[in-house]
Amino acid sequence: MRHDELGLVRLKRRADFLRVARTGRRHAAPGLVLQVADGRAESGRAGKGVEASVDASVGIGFTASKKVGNAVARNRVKRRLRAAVTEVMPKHAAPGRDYVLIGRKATLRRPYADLLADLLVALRRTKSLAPGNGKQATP
RNA sequence: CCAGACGGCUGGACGGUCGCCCUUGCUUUAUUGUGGGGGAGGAAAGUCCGGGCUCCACGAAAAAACGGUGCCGGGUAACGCCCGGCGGGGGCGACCCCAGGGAAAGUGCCACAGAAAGCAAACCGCCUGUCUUGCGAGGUAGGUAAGGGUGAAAGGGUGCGGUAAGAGCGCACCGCGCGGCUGGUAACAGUCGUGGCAGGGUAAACCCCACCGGGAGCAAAACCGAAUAGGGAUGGCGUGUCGGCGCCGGCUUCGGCUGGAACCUGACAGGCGUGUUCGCGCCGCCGUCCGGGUAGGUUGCACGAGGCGUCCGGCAACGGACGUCCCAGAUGAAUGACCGUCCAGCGCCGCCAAAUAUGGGCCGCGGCGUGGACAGAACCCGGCUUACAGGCCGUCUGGCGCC
RNA sequence: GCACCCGUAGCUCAGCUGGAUAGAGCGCUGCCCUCCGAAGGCAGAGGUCGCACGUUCGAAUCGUGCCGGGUGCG
Repeated sequence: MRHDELGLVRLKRRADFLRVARTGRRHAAPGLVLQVADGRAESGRAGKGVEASVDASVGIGFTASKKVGNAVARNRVKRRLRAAVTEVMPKHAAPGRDYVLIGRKATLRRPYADLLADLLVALRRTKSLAPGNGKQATP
């Protein structure tokens, strides 16, 4: 995976999403829904042998159901969420956890600044803000 | 200028910050770093047809069944697609629409109404003969289908002749059937003769005829291949009884008898679970190897019925020759996120000219706001269908005005 | 990627094969019954038959194309 310096790893397996949905905490913001699960998924780890950075990495998954709209709308929702994640998560997300972001209908038209704020609020409400940078919220 | 018909093209532009996928040069232990190049559509959609490709089946079959197609000719790899024509219908017109084979092979159906709904017949009628008669009419034997009425549809239509009344009974025109001739590759059209009307509609009812179709689908298919469970082979360890081979001890008439321990081998037992019974199922532990094969990965996978240009043939669809180009390859699925400026468009406000006032409006100018349709490749092509803010171009038709 | 199914009253469904009246139950409204309510009885309202085009004298029904919802297989 390319995200090594950021510590971000994409979740790609259905089992990972199900694990986060079953065991995790969730918070619904106007622009998105965040689910957090403690611990990293087995299949998402960056290789079995590598040991040091495993626990510090952050798993990220995106979901947009058919309720959001057609394929164009779903893809656009996931792209906006991905852009928001690369901006926020490396600095503010607690490491060693899996996060799943669920797109909503409002994600499509919500202003980008509000979307970033939604993500920070969701992190705080799920007690997943990184301890060091918790205070300095929006950049 | 207005209204309309048809065909085609396009479907935001530029810049900044941060990113994604593929490919390639150099570099690196390393897809680590860095530079170059490329990166959605006309419908990528719906999945309605036709192919390529792969596997399965098979006799290069054929037939049945089932499904589909259905005027003629051409195009094409093929098609249910396209082009040209024919016939029918609509429109003043440009033009548009049509599942458009067969109803004299057979079966079914045609409600209600009506006498009768398909072999023809006759309810009210009309006419003739005859009988009765109270002179109004009625009965009866026939002729008839013009008129009435019902219906979506009543066994050609209109007119004239004709007749007791009528009737293709006769004639003219129209329609229809049959036969010939002419034109056309053909569908078909025209024309001549003839028949005297026979054959109602429905095949998007069954059906008949002609033609087409083997099945599945890139999650096809090929290769590599963990972990776990299970399968096979093999080695070691392991419970009881009995038999067998060999070993040891005792006795011996040397033929045997008897006792013992471990191991090999065969058979049976046994144990556990379930069940009322019959019965059924399972049989241990460790190691090595093998095959099938899952997750996962690689290939398939992008040079193709390919794009563009010129010329030639053809009314056209399209075909041919030459030149030139390489043009997406993702897989929780890349091709973007955010911001600024502009350009169309839309809305509001303001300005403006003639001899004046009031009101309204077009073009133009200025300001502010708003603001970019439908939609995302998933093996690949050819079509069809559906969605689509707007903008542009060409050809043509009708109307108005001017020269 | 395939293979199918269903859209009819507010809800659940019949009617479609085989064409001609659009129906049933629950619900709703009014009246009766009761001191009041429930139950019961009587009466009534309520329908683009998903949409469009076509075939037919006639379409909920037949044909074609769309729209929406759902199911199964790999």
